[in-house]
Amino acid sequence: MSKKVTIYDIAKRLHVTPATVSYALNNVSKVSEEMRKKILDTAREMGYSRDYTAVSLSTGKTYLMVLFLPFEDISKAFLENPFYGEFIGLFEQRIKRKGYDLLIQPEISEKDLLPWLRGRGVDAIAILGSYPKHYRKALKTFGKPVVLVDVFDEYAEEYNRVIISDSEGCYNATKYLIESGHKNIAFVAGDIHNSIVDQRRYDGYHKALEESNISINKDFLFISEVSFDGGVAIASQLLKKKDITAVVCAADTLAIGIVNGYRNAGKNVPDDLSVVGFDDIQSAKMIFPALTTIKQDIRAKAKAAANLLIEDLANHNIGNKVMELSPELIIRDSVKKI
Amino acid sequence: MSKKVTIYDIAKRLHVTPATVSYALNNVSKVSEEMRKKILDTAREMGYSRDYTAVSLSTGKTYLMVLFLPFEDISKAFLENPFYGEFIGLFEQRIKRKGYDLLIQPEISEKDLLPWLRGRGVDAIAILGSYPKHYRKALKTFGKPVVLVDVFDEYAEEYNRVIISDSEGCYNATKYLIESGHKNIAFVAGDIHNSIVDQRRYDGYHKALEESNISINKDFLFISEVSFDGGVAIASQLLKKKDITAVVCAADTLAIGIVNGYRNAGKNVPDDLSVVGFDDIQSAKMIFPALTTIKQDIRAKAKAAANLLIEDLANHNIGNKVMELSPELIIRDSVKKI
DNA sequence: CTGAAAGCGCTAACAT
DNA sequence: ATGTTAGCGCTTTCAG
Repeated sequence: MSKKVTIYDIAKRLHVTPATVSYALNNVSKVSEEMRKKILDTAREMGYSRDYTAVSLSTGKTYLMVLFLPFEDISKAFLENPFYGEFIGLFEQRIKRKGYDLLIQPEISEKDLLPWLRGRGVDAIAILGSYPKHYRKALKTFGKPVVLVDVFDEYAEEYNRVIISDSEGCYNATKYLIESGHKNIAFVAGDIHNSIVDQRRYDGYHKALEESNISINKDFLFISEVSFDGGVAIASQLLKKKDITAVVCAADTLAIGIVNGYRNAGKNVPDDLSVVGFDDIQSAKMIFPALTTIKQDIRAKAKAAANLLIEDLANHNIGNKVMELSPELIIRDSVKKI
Repeated sequence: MSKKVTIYDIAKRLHVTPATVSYALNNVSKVSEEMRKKILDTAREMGYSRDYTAVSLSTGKTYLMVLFLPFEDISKAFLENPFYGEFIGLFEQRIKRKGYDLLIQPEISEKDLLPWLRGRGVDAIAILGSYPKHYRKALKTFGKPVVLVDVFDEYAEEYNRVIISDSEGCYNATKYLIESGHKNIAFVAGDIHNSIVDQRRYDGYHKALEESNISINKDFLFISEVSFDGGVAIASQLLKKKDITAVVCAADTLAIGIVNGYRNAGKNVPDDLSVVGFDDIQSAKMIFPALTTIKQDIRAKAKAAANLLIEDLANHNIGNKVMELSPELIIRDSVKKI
């Protein structure tokens, strides 16, 4: 590791003081254009690179942001939600433009959170998917900008949030099914009562039926573990209710499980059942029939999250704005007109 | 942000000097057990958290590792290889145990790489998937431990590597096909000539055929863009060669495309064609028929990569060990005994 | 076993 | 427009 070159080295070479070099490097309007240029040139020439660590110690800014993923085991987060990867990439890209680097963290325990935050001195915090109760206090006392993505929590309003309009998504999906001639439409989701997301999705479904004067049949609501296997289990229940012709699922994995369950039973989607999913995971277009589903605009989501943080940082402020994004219905082959 | 508590505060309270506190905190055997305990207690009590920034400036260690992903746009990396997310999670988990945090970075340009490395002062570097030519010089002069994962490059030998035995994977797949009664077995991959990975996979296929005294038919080798669409395109070529009864694919996406291509043509897997993939992506078990494929042990991969780095760090050494991991054949429903 | 003091690289008053 | 100087929080010789 060749000896590190510091602003002192540059200063000495140019017979000026380190302060002047620092000013030049930071574009502080205190140094002549001529001097600045000379400094910048020799800096490059000498292979100087600014030491973030020293800057941080001096200014308190680390140019580090952290992204907390749900689960203590991050890899589970990626398996559960294939979007996380895409989100990370897009988010990183945005903050890098402003000079920030991205730290990835799993969920941290109560006793470790604040020490970690302070120890690392991150400038801003993004939280994806779940906002553990115990984070609240630590975040509050840490006092830096926060953005919560896809979280609905009683205290979420204290910070910036970006969410998608779940109800709008399911509303559109259900509407599409109705327009395709379906009346007996089931809804399957995780836990309507404990998951606010599932609740919001259910609301959209409910609203669409109501608007079309289709009575809500409580027997058409199915609760299941949100997974492929959960979906195949639901399929067998669905098969018993002959009058159901379509189903809207709160997740693609569920929908794909149902498609497989039907096939295993010698039935078929969309002839025996029309299904629409939610998420547009990668598999959605790979299965047969390709899944009609609701797609989130991850790009917009990542952009919104990054901007909220960057804005707060610029204004030395801890904001609590909300950005609600609209999802889009992707029509493929799993719905049949009847 | 409540005032930060430093070792000075602790020292003052206990009427000792900051140095003593530092020793106690670092388990340097220079302070009495009694004193150490008292210090640790009051540290906890006062809500002290060690400032990494200051430690770094003083010691040169940042406790930061960086993981470079292929592509300038990270999100593409995740789409192309669904394993990356899992790898990141597992890798992070491992290094965290040793106190390291993980920085995620896309591919960086030549002129920015070294400055970034130096500026951030990362302690170690992991590179996933692709090792751009221009990284070599920067890494060399930066002089910290490096591990290359899944890279085959002419200079790769300079650093630690973890790779999977591609040839073994395809050898097993081909062998399995042969044991199932197939003789006319095709191979489809990206670019046999430019991608070393594809080359290695081809070698395994080749070796299995050879061992069973099945002559290699050059017409049975298909080159395609590695994607779902590439797969469906290959399907139509495959359909023209009536004698082919099975195919081994260098990637699941390719395999899944072929399955769909066959279905679109009114044909069917595995009755008209047996197929085995490579990767075991999430969709592999969701499609119909569920895909028989070769699965990499991501957990082992991440663990190996992390350990190589941690070991080097402990020994103040820049290693160049190789870890070659064996993949596993996952038998599902896309191969038929004939 | 503990204290004093220098130093890591940079910034930011304050002075000139 | 440039120089001086005092930190930022911690580690680490070197003394005692």
